[in-house]
Amino acid sequence: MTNFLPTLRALVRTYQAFDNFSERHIKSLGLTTGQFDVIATLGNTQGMTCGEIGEKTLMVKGTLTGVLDRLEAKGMIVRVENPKDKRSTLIKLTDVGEKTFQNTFQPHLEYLSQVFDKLSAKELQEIESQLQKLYQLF
Amino acid sequence: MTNFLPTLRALVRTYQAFDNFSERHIKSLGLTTGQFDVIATLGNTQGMTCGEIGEKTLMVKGTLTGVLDRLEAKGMIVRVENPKDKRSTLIKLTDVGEKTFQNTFQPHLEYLSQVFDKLSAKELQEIESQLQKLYQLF
DNA sequence: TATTGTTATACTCTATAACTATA
DNA sequence: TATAGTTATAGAGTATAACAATA
Repeated sequence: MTNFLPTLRALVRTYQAFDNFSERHIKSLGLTTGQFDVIATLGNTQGMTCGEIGEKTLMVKGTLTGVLDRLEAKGMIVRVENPKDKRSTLIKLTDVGEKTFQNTFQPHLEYLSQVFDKLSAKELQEIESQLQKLYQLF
Repeated sequence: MTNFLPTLRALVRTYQAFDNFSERHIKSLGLTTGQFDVIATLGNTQGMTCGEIGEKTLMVKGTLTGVLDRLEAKGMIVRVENPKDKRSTLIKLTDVGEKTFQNTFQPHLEYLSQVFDKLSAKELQEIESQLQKLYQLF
């Protein structure tokens, strides 16, 4: 058993530092992580079914229903009947939701870029390729 | 703004893959992540105050009280008065808790090593150093 | 006055399973 | 029979603030 603990700790604490940094900003925008993920997923699309959103955001359907309820209560999404399959529902951003997307997604990327822009394209590429190597093991 | 999204996605999905893999095992051992973290933190120590545990596990004190309550209910920890400071409490593993530590910590490392052992020491070192680079930015 | 840990409150996510309405 | 989404339930972490005991 090689000593993988330092690598493991580096992964965990790097992710946590990122998550912390990212979440603080998202909350300041008035959204939870789950809500932001849904808004970001729906942005620039014509709408999606719950199943599709669940796949992208890795939320199970029970959780997603709750997140969608809260977004609907805020007037950011609507549920409309899916003409192709009456069992399913299409989720779309409302104008308010669209505005929220514009006001959060791009600013959030810019917020994150404060950090990532300290690295060169080459460095980013190296980090990515090392992470890929690790990812592929799981 | 350089395109850091691929690097970001690699970080997030690698961590999620790890977390998923790790948590599945911890749950199969009958613990939540928070409970396991506390047990792992207390293992091989003479006990710690809540404050110290909170620092190591990154839990806020309100959360920690709940986690400790559940571990106490399982008979895995005890709260004893701290002779050095009567405001604070020392948390210690009971025999049951010690046994749980033995039965989970090492096995969990071995479970994780299934994955990490596919990499050479040099590869692990490279991944770690790239993660460090990223970590330092936050 | 400041700190330690508990309590209380309210929210969100998770997991699971049962349920409905369609397919 | 199978699938899409909702509902119900129970559990756990999060954040915040108020509080008692002690420093």
